[in-house]
Amino acid sequence: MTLRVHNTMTGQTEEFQPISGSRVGMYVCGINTYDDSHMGHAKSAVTFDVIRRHLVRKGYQVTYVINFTDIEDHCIERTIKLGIPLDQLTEKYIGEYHKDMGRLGVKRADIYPVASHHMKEIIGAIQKLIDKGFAYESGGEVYFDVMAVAEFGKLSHRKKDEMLAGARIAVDERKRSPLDFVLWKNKKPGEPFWESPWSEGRPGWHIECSVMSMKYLGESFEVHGGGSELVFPHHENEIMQSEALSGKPFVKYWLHGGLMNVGSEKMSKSLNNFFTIKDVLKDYDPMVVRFFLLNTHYRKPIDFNQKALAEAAQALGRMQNTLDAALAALATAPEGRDDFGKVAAEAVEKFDAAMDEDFNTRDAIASAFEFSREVNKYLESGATKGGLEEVIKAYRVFDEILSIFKFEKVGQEHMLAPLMDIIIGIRQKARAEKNFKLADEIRDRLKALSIVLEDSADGPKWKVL
RNA sequence: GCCGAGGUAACAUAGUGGCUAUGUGGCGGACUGCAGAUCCGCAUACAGGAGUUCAAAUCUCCUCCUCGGCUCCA
Repeated sequence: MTLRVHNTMTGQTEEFQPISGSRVGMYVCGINTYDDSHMGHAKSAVTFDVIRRHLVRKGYQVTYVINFTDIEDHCIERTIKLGIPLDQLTEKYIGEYHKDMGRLGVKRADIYPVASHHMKEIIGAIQKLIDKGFAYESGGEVYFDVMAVAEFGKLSHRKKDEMLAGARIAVDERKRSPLDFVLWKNKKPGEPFWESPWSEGRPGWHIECSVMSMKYLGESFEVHGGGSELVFPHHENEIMQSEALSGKPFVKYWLHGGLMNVGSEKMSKSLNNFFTIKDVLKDYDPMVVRFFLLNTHYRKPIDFNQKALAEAAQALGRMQNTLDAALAALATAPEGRDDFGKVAAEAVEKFDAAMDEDFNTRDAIASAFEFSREVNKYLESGATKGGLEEVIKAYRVFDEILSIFKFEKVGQEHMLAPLMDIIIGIRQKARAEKNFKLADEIRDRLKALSIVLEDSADGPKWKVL
């Protein structure tokens, strides 16, 4: 099966083919390290986590890089306001990021470069751009000379003259052209700064990504990702800089995720309509949040609201119930095999095919739901050990990508198990004596403790919500 | 204004020339002491208009509407 990916550069869904061999370099724009991450950041992290997982499943050797931007207006503002060194702020929010994303089942990237730790390389790159005639100094600042490059707007499909005609570009007399963007900025009083040949100051926003991605992945690499709001100007400028530096094509596939909306408006810090990951995880299981994020194709926007999360909880619970039942049945099922393995293999095939079509997690999840229904029927019709093992194996494949299932009872449930055996024993006695009032009371009181008790054909089952 | 992504049943999402979708919710049935879980069934779809085609939700054109980008942003 061949993997197809939607490339922003061409606007097409294309067959995925690494530049050479089976190595894949993947760079994704991470966060600015001045505050807790919100659900929009979670969407991005989970999206590219899944993309990375699927590339690995396809057998590619992926080197995954996510950067942290710590030299930027908000970070500088925050470090001044709190009166702490930039490094300390950076470290704190990198830690928080890893904590939050870790809870959401996001696997660690291979490398997490930090902008302020690459100052030497950044300054070197700017100097090289000046030497090659792609940048110029003006009053202690350095600008990229957009008119010096032949290709403009490759990614965002814009033309220079159209951009110049656009009304929203601020004029700055230090720039030769309004389209030029800053590579090195003068410091302002009280701001952290670095020494450079041009002034005491700091780099512009775009150059760090060019420098760090090429440092760790080479001058040309396969995948560059981020939220769709980064297409212009950030990624567009990255391409111009990088290709001006190397003289080679920068990135083969540009992948952009849809944004998180709140009531059809973009979730963002500046609109102050954001929900932090920490806040959301107070009310919802991390796996539910992850499911919620993956239940829409990554390139589409998702509207964040309580109803959608509650629905996600219900829907994921349905599949988890099936998995729980299959795991429980495994202990008591008769030895032997049957041909349910075929159904499981087909489900996995369908799942993989969906993932191969531009990482269509929504479609992949649909096939997992269909499979769950088949498994429920199979469980009722008398499953064998061999068949159930195939079932569990299929869920493990789904989870390799989605990472939304629980295969083992958590510690708390282990502790409760002997106690629950006693309570259930008493209740079963009451039921046998048709003392339903007592039986129902036990069930209700357990429910008040978030322990759900359900009678089934195979006897009572319980779980902690 | 320019560039991009969209408008699918009550709601949320897939699909993208013939196969009628997945979940949530609703209704009916099976099972159950009841509840729940599960299974089976039912209803409600492709923004509007024109065109191409034996055949259009899917292709073409036009219109309307939504969102994003053009400024810090995942």
